[in-house]
Amino acid sequence: MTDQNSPEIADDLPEQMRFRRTKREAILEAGAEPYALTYPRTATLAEVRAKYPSLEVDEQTGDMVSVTGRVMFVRNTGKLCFATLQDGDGTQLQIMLSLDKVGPERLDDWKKLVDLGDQVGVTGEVISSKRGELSVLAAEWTMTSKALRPLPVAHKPMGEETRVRQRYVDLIMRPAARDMVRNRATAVRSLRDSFHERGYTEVETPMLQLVHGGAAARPFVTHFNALDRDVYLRIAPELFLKRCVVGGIDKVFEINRNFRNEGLDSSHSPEFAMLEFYQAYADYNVMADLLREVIQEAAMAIAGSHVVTLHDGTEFDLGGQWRSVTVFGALSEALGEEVNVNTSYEQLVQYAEKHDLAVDPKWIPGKLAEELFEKLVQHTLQAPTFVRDYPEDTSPLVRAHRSTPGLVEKWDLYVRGFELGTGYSELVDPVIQRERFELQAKLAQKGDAEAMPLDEDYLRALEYGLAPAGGVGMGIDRLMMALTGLGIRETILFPLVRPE
RNA sequence: GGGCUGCUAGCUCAAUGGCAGAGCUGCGGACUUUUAAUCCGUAGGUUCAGGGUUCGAGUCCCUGGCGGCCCA
Repeated sequence: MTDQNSPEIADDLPEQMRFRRTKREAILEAGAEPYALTYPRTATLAEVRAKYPSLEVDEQTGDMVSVTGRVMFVRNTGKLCFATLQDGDGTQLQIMLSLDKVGPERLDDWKKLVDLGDQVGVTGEVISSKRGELSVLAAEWTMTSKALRPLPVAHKPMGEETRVRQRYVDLIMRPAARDMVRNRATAVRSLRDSFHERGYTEVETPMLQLVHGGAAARPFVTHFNALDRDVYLRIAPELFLKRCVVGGIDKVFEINRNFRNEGLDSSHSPEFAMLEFYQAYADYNVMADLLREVIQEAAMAIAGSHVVTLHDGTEFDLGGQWRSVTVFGALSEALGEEVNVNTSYEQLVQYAEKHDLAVDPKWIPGKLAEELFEKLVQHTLQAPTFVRDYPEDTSPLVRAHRSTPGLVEKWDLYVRGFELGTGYSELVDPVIQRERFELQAKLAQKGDAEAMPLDEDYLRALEYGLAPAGGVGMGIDRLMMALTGLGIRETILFPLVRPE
């Protein structure tokens, strides 16, 4: 601590950061390394815990191990020091450093140089303390990575914003943050396994697209220098996956990122992971069953049950068959009046006014019906529910309903009041598809920024013949919300946030 | 987009318009069985930024930045 005024140590830093830099320099001046090349670890903290589940109080094993971890708590006494190390998986284990084992110099170094948050390696005997705590009694310790910033206080919850902006700190401090990362990995792996078991092929389709399509959303635009033209970040992979089915990849899926140039807040992320899958000779009924199965398998993978425990401790049942309602059936029930796809626009406007829904004059009748549904019914759909049979004019890529004119064979899956996924019987007739695109072009001309542009190459593909097919899209982030009860920002490791 | 609201020490938070504080963290010391160790001592501030009102602003007003909640 003698070189506190060393010119290398900026004096405008907060006091605690200056001290930590000073300690780093002290380690270097002593000829040691504050950032070790490596440490010859022989066991993780979890492995030590697993191997010695129940030592007696004050027991010695005679077994030497080398462990590593981040210092989370320190309890130093005069000649015997305790610290709690934490491993990457969150497992904690106590280490002890005694004067008679490490000697006066290294014990003194420990007390002078080690801060909360530092990473260390410790070699010593596995013992239990006089209070029965499983411990490694150090014969040697090594600084493996000196932390120059202090950790937040462990006993007060971090601010939400700091957690999002500095997720690495959140991961150190909060088991739930680590659980989310691993649960998400488990769920995604489960999805891949589910599809591979069913004979599906995973593909990767373009993220940079000359024509964007497959969803109603505003795209991000970027510039491709080699072509000297703007290209789009994809809003959905749908049209490319259907090209795959044209080519004979009869069961195809993709798990990848989509980008939508919309609002930025705690419930919307401009980039989000999406699962889409398509199956030849399937319809929307088959696809609904399949989506239910793969979600239930994901729940089983992370919770060991179709009943998942949400972060607030409540249980949520994803098991069994799921309820199915129709858009207009559920809307009629909520209104107390019979409405259907033939209900006039004027009548729908009256219902909207009656229920305090502000009508955007740009809305087409089908859109108005959907908005009414979202206002009146959506929040009531807590248990998993397939909402079926949407108006044709809002669904340009979906096949007409097999029995009811004006409707299409599309469902949305609602869970806990939000939309988790959507599935269709796909529109495969290239002539009707061209008409639908032309209708979208008219909407775009009227100023609908979300209208779909006409995709000639996609139509060309359809003209070679797309087998009858069902398709499904589901947001991975939303799946994690459904499985954990957390908000979307908690499900994304590094959500985009406004610059500090 | 509209309304409400927050931003103060490393972290979590206090402070009628009148000396900017606490706990933990940090630093110095004591302690060979601690578990958020304890005990003694001590340091740490551009109160988000800029402007205004006032004898005096963390506090009141205006503009901007970054959040949160509610509404559309």
